[in-house]
Amino acid sequence: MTAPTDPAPSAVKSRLLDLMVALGTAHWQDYAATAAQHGLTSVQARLLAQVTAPVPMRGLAEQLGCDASNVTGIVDRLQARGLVVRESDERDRRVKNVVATDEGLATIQRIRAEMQATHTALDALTEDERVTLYALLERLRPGLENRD
Amino acid sequence: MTAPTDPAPSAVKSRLLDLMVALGTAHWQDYAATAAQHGLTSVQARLLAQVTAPVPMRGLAEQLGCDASNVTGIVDRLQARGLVVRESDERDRRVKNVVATDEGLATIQRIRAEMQATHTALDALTEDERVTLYALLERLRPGLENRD
DNA sequence: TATTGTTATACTCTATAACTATA
DNA sequence: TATAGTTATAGAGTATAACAATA
Repeated sequence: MTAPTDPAPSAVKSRLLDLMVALGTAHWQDYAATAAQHGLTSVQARLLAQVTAPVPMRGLAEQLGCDASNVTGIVDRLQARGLVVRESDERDRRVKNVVATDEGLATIQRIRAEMQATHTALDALTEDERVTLYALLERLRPGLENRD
Repeated sequence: MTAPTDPAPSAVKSRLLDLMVALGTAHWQDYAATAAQHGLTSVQARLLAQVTAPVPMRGLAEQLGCDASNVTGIVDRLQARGLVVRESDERDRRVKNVVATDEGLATIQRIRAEMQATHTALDALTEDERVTLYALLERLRPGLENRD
């Protein structure tokens, strides 16, 4: 679509793929380690980051890419620690909306600020380079996020 | 270090961080989903990708960033499926080296080739853009991979 | 009937601690 | 004594299947 079909796949593309896997793993470990400093698993942190506004359990399952039955336990544990609350939906009484408490919101922000490895990595670039990187990554987004 | 300390953190850096979290998650899900098509968990796939040459159990634990006791089970399951084998080290009989079988090697290559979302995303860039992206990501690597 | 959330079950990953066999 | 690998254990994430309440 973007170029005449290449019989031999681009060497750059191949190496870029490896680099993305490596950096993706490192970045993910930074995320998990930072969340762990707050006693959270990476999935708990991800869910918490998605409930700055109320979200139904079902919606959380989609956003997390897991089965709805798992969300029950994850929310249970976050709720037991006072980081989120369940609210019954008034228009559809089957639905329960999850929303972060003030402490939950504060925790999300701290985790974001304390991802040391990621911050250090980004500090290695100039502001202009960050702008360039941002633009390139934004172009990757549609292909990467369209999941079946 | 790279610039006079910024009292207000760069807005670009902040948005870049969010974008990296989003893309990192999407990319990771692509990896996990592709591995799942071969009946492997993401950790099993990662381990498999690291044993193209023999690696001691202990070394695998470090590379995976988990406790050594976990590696036993992961290798057990891969070995039961004929994807890796354990080899006793001749110089130090305490050590067991893990190495992929031919089927294991083929599986790694297939997973790499079948990461559809990632390939689609990279196809959205021109070759020149890929070169630029590669150079920028390579600069992120040192900060991101230096973990304590 | 279909959907939302939950429960029950089984498997995998995870860390901690204790064990064995080597060094 | 120190190290490599294993085992035992407990907690968490995961999918599947079945269920109650509601639409």
